[in-house]
Amino acid sequence: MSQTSNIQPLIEDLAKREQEQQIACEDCSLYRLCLPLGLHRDDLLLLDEIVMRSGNYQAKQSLFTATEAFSTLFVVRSGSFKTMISTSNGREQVTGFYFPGEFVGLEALHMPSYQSSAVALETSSICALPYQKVQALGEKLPRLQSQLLNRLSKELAGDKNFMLLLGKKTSEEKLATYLLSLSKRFELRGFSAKQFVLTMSRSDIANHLGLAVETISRVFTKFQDDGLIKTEGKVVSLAEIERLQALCG
Amino acid sequence: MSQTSNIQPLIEDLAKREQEQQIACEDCSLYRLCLPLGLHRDDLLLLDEIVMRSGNYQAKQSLFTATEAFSTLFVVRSGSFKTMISTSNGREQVTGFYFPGEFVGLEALHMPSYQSSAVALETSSICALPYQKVQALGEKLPRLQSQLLNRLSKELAGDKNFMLLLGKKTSEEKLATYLLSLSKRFELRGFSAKQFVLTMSRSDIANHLGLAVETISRVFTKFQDDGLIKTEGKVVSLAEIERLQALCG
DNA sequence: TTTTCACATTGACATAGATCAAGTGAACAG
DNA sequence: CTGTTCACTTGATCTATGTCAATGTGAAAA
Repeated sequence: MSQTSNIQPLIEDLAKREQEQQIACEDCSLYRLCLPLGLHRDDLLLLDEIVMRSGNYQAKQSLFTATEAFSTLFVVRSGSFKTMISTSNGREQVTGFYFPGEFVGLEALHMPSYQSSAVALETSSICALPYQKVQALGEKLPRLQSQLLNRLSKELAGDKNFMLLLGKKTSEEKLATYLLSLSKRFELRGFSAKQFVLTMSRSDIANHLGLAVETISRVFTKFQDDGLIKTEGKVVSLAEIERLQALCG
Repeated sequence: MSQTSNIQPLIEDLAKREQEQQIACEDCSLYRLCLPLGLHRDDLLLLDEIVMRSGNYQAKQSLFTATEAFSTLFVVRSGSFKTMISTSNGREQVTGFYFPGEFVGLEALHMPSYQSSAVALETSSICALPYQKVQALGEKLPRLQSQLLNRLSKELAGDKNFMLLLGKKTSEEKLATYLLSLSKRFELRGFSAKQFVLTMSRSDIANHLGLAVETISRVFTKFQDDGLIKTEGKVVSLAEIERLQALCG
């Protein structure tokens, strides 16, 4: 009896969360950032039908792995993810970080398997789009395809830019560029451009930027000593965005 | 009179070349590699109508520049191109090389301007697809859109892999990976996988792989000393593909 | 043919960033 | 509360690759 009453609020909470997850695309706060933009109301309802709003992922939980058969596109709903690929001898490269409204797994849609793996960086949730259904719907809604094309193209452009960073920038330029890129993405999502939480570890950042953890740590301290940023563990404040921009190369 | 007879064969040659350039998609030798794959015969004719088979580009001639307004997708018909992006302070990164049947400029289709620039590496020709027309046609032919999506996704996957190269591989692993990647692409085009011409300069290769020209030069000599490859200027022969593969990391 | 010029190679030396090693502090299990 | 662990920082050293300088080479120009 007392046990039942203890559990009751938890059940209600769960139901409420469940309900929140069932929110329709047209009501989703990510509307502006996610796929639907450019779709008509009727189209949206169709899209809505194929979207599976999946449960939560805990930190370090895998969304998909490199060898797994590709079937589903994912959009981050809340939280964040990282993607990685590996050499045959086990070295890994963090290929990207993904925030709410961003697609994960786009590079796989022409292949039988995801080639990279994706892992949650914190408690996160996603929308899953079975790609077969997306394709079928795409036959009816050319706008949906166009939107997908735009998404892919945008990610491609980002990656080309990232090649410039990996190939030609110094450690300081790399970190400055990275922090400002995060800043812009948070701002776009309605968060502060000046202060945010790094949900990824220093070593994830280092790996992504093609540097050693120690180097990242040193550059963080240098930036702090120079008054460019302030860090308190995972929280970063950008004190002088303009000077940071000048540092990007 | 004698002048006329001298010019006559040239005119005929030109006409013939002109005609070759007008070859329809369905008869093009790149059919298998290019966009049309998966399109029906009727669809092909529609696609054919919007394709502009453009004249030749000489080595070093620009296909588009970073600031130029985006309007057209390009497919290499013959020859080869490189694409580059630059930092504000003028450093450049070669982001890719493009061979017959490959799309150039996909990363721009969501933007007002090409963000990168493309330059011919040798005498080359292209098919130009005005993107507005592609979009319009895409409304009627969902398969066309799907094909484009596949193209983009493929390039994206390639770029993610390239991040692994830039971020985590040694100079030797980089060059070995690069040579084998070229080899596969040439083989796919019906050329020898073992012997081919490097249409790009050593310094283009170095830049692309995030290395100095001198390093590339040294690794080439090392590979040659080790009996892995033979080079004669721009011509490379891969003598021991398996050992090269083992070197890729 | 000779000249030229961009490209390529080779050697000597410099350095950004990696690696190794040690220490700190916060989170977490027992 | 205490020990263990993991993420992060800091310092000392090492090294892969960059930079600088000189020389070689082959194709186009003269």
